[in-house]
Amino acid sequence: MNEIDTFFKSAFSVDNIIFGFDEEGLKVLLIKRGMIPYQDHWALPGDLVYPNEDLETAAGRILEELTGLRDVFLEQVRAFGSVDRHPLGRVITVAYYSLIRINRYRVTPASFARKAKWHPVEQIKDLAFDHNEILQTCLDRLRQHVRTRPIGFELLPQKFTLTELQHLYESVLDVPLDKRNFRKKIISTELLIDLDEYQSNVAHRPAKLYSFNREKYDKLNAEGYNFELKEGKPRRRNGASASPVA
Amino acid sequence: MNEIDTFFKSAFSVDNIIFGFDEEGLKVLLIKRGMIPYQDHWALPGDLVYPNEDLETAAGRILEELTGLRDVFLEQVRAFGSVDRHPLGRVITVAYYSLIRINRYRVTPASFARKAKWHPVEQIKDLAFDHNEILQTCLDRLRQHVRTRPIGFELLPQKFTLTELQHLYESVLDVPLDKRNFRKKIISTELLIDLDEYQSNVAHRPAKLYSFNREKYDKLNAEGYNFELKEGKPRRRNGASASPVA
DNA sequence: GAGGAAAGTGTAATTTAAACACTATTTCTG
DNA sequence: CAGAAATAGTGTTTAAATTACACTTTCCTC
Repeated sequence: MNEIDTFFKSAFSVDNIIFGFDEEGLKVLLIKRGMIPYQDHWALPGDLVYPNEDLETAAGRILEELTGLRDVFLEQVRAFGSVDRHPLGRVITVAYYSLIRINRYRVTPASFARKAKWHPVEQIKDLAFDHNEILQTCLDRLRQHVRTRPIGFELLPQKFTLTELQHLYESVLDVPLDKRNFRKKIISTELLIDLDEYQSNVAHRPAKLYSFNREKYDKLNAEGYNFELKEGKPRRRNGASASPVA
Repeated sequence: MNEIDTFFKSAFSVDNIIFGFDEEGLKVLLIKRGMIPYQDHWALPGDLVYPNEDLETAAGRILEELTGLRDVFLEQVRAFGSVDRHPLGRVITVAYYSLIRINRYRVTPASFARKAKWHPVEQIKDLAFDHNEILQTCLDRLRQHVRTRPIGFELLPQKFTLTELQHLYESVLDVPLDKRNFRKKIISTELLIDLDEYQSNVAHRPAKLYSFNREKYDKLNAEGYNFELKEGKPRRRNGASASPVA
């Protein structure tokens, strides 16, 4: 019998912060808990990690159980392990965030959830456990990532307009961006493919459609590339706190 | 009996990547393992987390056991939890990195280590477990942090010269920096206190000594401040891999 | 007092970011 | 079918930040 067998009982879980984006802005998929503790509270989808399951596999499983989606952007943020974070025992949880195209989402609430629903990020409060803290940490991380890597595309349909892309950045970063400067900057990365297609059935001049050039990005990336969006000073509003250091 | 009690046996540990810096460059404190598995291999200092211990507390404990130091810069990087990362059972480990002033280090190897020794970062290989991967991840994180927050000071003595500071950045980031531009940039942050003291007993013109103005930084930080070092393109050398996206 | 060693200092050229307003194209309505 | 409504799309000027670059100063040693 080794030191680990004899140590103590504990468990680990993963929680998955699933981000989506639509006309209304940035959203997070939450579940209404069907069991104690925190029955009937909104919570981040999560589960205990199976004995033979890697952490990332567990996070992917939760995502798939809930949305039916696979092969989605998924990244670890960090572990949360306060002694008293779970009322029933010592549970360390590892937080992941994922980015999905909200229109691909199918409602298939897993057994552990009574109900799953998209919530606008700025309206979320009073989550179960320490999930408010976890969400805030993941949101900060998403903001950091979105400025330094071209991951915003993960939240948009394959074909999108520059205005949609701009709204995405404005919504995630919570900053206003200048249309002309934004376009200049994005176009200058040469990471967009101009599809030479246009919107149809819109009551205004139709916008051009673009898609993200992943092959080119991967190539640049391998050579050591730095995608960065600089513009955007924090919006100063009510009591909303921005992350102190970018 | 609840779901956690009945789930399965597992354990969690923390590993602490302790960075130090001296004239020779960036170093990491490693221990020579005194027990199986990986007996006699160099490893990151770490330990199982006690039942009533927060993760960060555990990381601080390991640091103190090994160095005698408290109140040190310590930050979580992420969890590593591959199913087979530990040959004796399922152990998830949470990696922390800390920054210490190497000259404050006292050799007080904890019971779990036969021997502790500083290793220059670029010479480290063949560590126990998945510690090479953990180290690489933490090093990438340190490089990212050091560009965007004034944490470099944690590795230097209270009083330091601008040249020492420049060498620190060059060593951590593995880039050459221009002396005049570096000084301009650092001075322009107004985060250094000019002590109006000089080196003595050096065989050349003595350099001015500075210290870091933490009060001022904390104040700026509270207002939403962004410390950033831009200069420095990756050095292209042998096979050294830089993190692909900054 | 000459040589060695690192400290310290400024400017010009280039690049990047920021501010800013009008025209074009489509649908809808009357 | 003409005009209004709605959003797309487009360039220039100014300011700020970054880069490249070389010589003089000061202290110690021999």
